[in-house]
Amino acid sequence: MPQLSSGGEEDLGASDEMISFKDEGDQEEKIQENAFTERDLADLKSSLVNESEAPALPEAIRRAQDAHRVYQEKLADHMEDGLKHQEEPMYKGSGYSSYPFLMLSDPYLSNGSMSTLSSKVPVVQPSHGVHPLTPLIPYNNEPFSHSSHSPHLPADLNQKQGAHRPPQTPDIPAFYPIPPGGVGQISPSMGWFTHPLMLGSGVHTTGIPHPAIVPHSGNKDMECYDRGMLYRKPHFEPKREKEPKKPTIKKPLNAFMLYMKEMRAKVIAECTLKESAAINQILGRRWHALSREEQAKYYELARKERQLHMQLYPGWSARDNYGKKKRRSREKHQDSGSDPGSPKKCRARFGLNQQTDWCGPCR
DNA sequence: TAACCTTTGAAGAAG
DNA sequence: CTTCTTCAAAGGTTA
Repeated sequence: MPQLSSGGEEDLGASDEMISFKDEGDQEEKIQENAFTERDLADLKSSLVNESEAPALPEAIRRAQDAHRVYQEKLADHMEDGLKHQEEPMYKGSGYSSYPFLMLSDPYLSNGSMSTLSSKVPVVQPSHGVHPLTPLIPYNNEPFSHSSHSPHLPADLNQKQGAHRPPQTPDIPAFYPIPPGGVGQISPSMGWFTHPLMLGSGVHTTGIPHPAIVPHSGNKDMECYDRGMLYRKPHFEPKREKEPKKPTIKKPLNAFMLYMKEMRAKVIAECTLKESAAINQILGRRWHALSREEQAKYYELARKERQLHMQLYPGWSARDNYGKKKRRSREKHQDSGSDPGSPKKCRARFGLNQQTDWCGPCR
């Protein structure tokens, strides 16, 4: 449970670790350097179009366009208010400064014109497949094309989610599974919801890519979804026809994960580190150094993520993904006699402070 | 090649 | 209710 609601304060403050960062501006530049250029966007769009160039636009997508337009209008209203409240420094100049997806051309609009909001939000385009909520999030990139030829629900998803879902309303059609309350309830912060172009991660039951959905892992063939951008391994398509992959609906990211997404690049740049384990340690420290207000923003984002996730996948449970990762470490711990638990717990138990060898800027 | 490492938080299971 | 476990991201490292 997010701690922000309980006025109780143990970790959130961590004021003794308060660190001021003087290079917020640099960060912006770095983000911009990594930014998604218009050319990239155009290429991306065209590639998507090409891949989905069925003679007639799939019905689901056409209907999605309409739904999306409606949603954008609602979103515009909401965002006008929302953005006014987001002038805190943290969001300024960071990837959070706005929701970059708003700047992207709407892939659902046949003319590729900017969405309704695009002119309102001066935003740096994130890199390919960036999470609009957390603009440094690279999504797994499933070409939008899949929506064209796989508009049908993955069997398991269909059964799971469709069973108890009310019939879709005409104006909110096959964009995503429609939550009982309709699209209007979905928080605008769930920007990725609006922008499959940026995601490419997974294809939702409607055939629209969704960041929370990734093809079943454990198969390197699918790595193109995960890390690569918009490419597909040559042998992938036939395999797919042969045996459709079951997409995995990922857990929504928690506050810290969202924070990591955003700050990782910054830490990497500052510390010239690449190893994620080290980066994450730094990020963990910085997380504790954040003020309550700063953390609260991430908790709020995470809460919205969970909210939307629940709306999109009502039947989904975190347990669904249990066992999909093979773990060896736990066995190691168990073998070692007494199970120390997670490293965090282990350090807590023995009063260890792992962060001892930090380079200056990385503290 | 796949798991590990490392972080925090959420959720589910177990006691 | 409390405690424990697993997964979420990421990418270099290791077995």
